[in-house]
Amino acid sequence: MTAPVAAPLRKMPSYQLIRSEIEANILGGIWPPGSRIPAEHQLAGKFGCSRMTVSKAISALADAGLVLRRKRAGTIVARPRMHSAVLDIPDIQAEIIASGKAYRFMRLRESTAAPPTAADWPTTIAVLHLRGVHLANGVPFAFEQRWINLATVPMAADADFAASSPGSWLLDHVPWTAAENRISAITADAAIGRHLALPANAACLCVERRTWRGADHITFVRQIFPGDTYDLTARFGPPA
Amino acid sequence: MTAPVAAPLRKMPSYQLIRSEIEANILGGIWPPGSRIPAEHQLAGKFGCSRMTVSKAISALADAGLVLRRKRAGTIVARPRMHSAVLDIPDIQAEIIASGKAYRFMRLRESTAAPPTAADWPTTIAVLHLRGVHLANGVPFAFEQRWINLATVPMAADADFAASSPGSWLLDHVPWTAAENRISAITADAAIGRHLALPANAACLCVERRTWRGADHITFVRQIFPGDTYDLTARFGPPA
DNA sequence: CCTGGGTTAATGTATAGACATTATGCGCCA
DNA sequence: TGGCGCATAATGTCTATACATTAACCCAGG
Repeated sequence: MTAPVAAPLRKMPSYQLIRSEIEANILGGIWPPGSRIPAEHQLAGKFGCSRMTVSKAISALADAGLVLRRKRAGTIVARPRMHSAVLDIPDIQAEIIASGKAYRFMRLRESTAAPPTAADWPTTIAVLHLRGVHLANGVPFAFEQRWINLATVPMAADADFAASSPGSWLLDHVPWTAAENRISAITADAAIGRHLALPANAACLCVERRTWRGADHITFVRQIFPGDTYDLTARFGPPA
Repeated sequence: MTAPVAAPLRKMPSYQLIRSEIEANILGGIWPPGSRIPAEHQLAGKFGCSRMTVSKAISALADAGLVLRRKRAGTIVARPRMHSAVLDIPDIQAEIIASGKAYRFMRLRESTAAPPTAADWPTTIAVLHLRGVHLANGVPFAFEQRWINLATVPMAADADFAASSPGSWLLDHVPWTAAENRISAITADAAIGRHLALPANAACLCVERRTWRGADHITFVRQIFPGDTYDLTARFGPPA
C-alpha cells in the first residue's frame, strides 16, 4: 500500500502542472495583474518541455480569463474582475430528489392562454400553458408557470407531466441551443401566497427562463420560490 | 468592396471550422444525444487535416459540455443539461457608469461592529464596517453593507470611499482567489425602505458576496436592490 | 452461462518543427 | 520634430509522429 496521500499530485500531465504553477504565481501575487509572464519559449526551457505544451497550459488559463494573450506583446496577467459568476440553476425535480426528499409536481388548472408578453413571443403561435407546484415531501417548494411552444415541441401536448416535471421532461426530450435566465424579487400576490402557503406580501425569488432551439422558441417558464427558504449560490475558486 | 456578408466565415482556423461543423450536426439534431460521432482519425481524413487539429476541436466541445470523450468507446454527444448559468454580477459603480448615469456612493454612518454572523468570520479580527447607498443620477440604486477584514487589507482603513465605491476600490487594490455569491429575496425593513425610498414590506433582491485571498477573508458584502427595478440576467448560446 | 484475461481500437499526451499573424518599437527619412 | 515603414519578437495554428492509457470487445476456459 502506498502512502495514502490525499493530495491530487498523483500523476498530473505536464500541461496541467505548468498551468498550476503559473496559476499559483498569479493567485499568490508574485505576478501581479498587468505584468507580463515569461514568454512561451522561456517557460518551455524552464520546464524542459516543448512550446506546444506550454501553449496548451496558457491557452487554458486564457480561456479561464486569468491571462490575456496578445501577439508580439506577450501574455499578461488579467486584472481580476467580478465579471460573471457561474450560478447553479439545477432542475428543480433533480434538486429535490438529490436532497433525499420525495418529489411531486402538482399540476394546476391550465389553459391555452396567449403567451406572456414578457417572453415577446408571437401572439399567433399555439402554446401549451401549464401551471403547477413543485412539492418536496408534500411541502410547497416552488410555483411554476410555463408556456411551451407547440409549433416547436408538438409532442408536449401528449406528455404526462404527473410522472416528471415539465422541466425535466423538456430536458429529456428537447435539445436547446440557447437559454436566458432572469432573476428578480417580487411580492407574492394572493394566488402565489395560496399555492406556496405563504403570508400575504411575502418576498419571493422569481426565476424566469427562456430557451430556444436555433431561432425557435421552446419554452418560457416563471418559477417562484419562497424568499426566506431558498437562495441561489455560486462559488468560485478553491474551497475555503 | 467585397460582398458585405455578415456571416463570420471570414478566415476561420481549421479547428474552429471543424468545431462548428460538429456543433451544427449536434445542435441540428443530425447527431442526437447519446450517439457516437466519427472517430478522430476519420474526421481528420474527412477534413484533410491531422488528428491533432480534430482533437483540439473536439476538446473544445468537450470543455463546453456538448460531447463526452471516452477512450476506446469514442466520443458521444452529451445529453443537454441546464447545469449552470453564467450570471453577470458586475461591479455596481461600473454598471451605473456604463449605463450613462452619474454615479455616487453616499456613505452612511459606520462602526467597527463585530463581523456578521452570516459570514462566519472569527469574532476576534479587526474589521472595517461600511454602510452606504449607491446612487444613479441621485436616485437610490442599491443599499450596501460591507465588512472588510483589516488584517488582510490594512490599507482599507485609509481609503477614500467617496471617490470610488468600496467594491471598485477593492477590485482595484486587492486580488482575490475565491468568491461566493448568494442571491435571495427579502422583505425591506424600515431602515432599508428609508435608504432606498421604498414603501414598507417591498420585496428586494439581496446579493451577498464573500471573497477570499487564499485562506484569508477579504470582505463580506450584502447588497440590496429594489426588487421591482433590478434583476440579474444570464444568457447562453448565440444571440436570438 | 458466466468469468477471466488478452487484444485492440479509440482517446490522451507530448514533441520538434514549420509557417502565419500581428503589433511593437526602432530607425530612417523628410 | 515628426511620421512612415520595416525588422522582429511574440503568440496562433498546423503537421506528422510517437507512445501512453483506457476500456470495449471477444474468445477461451471453467
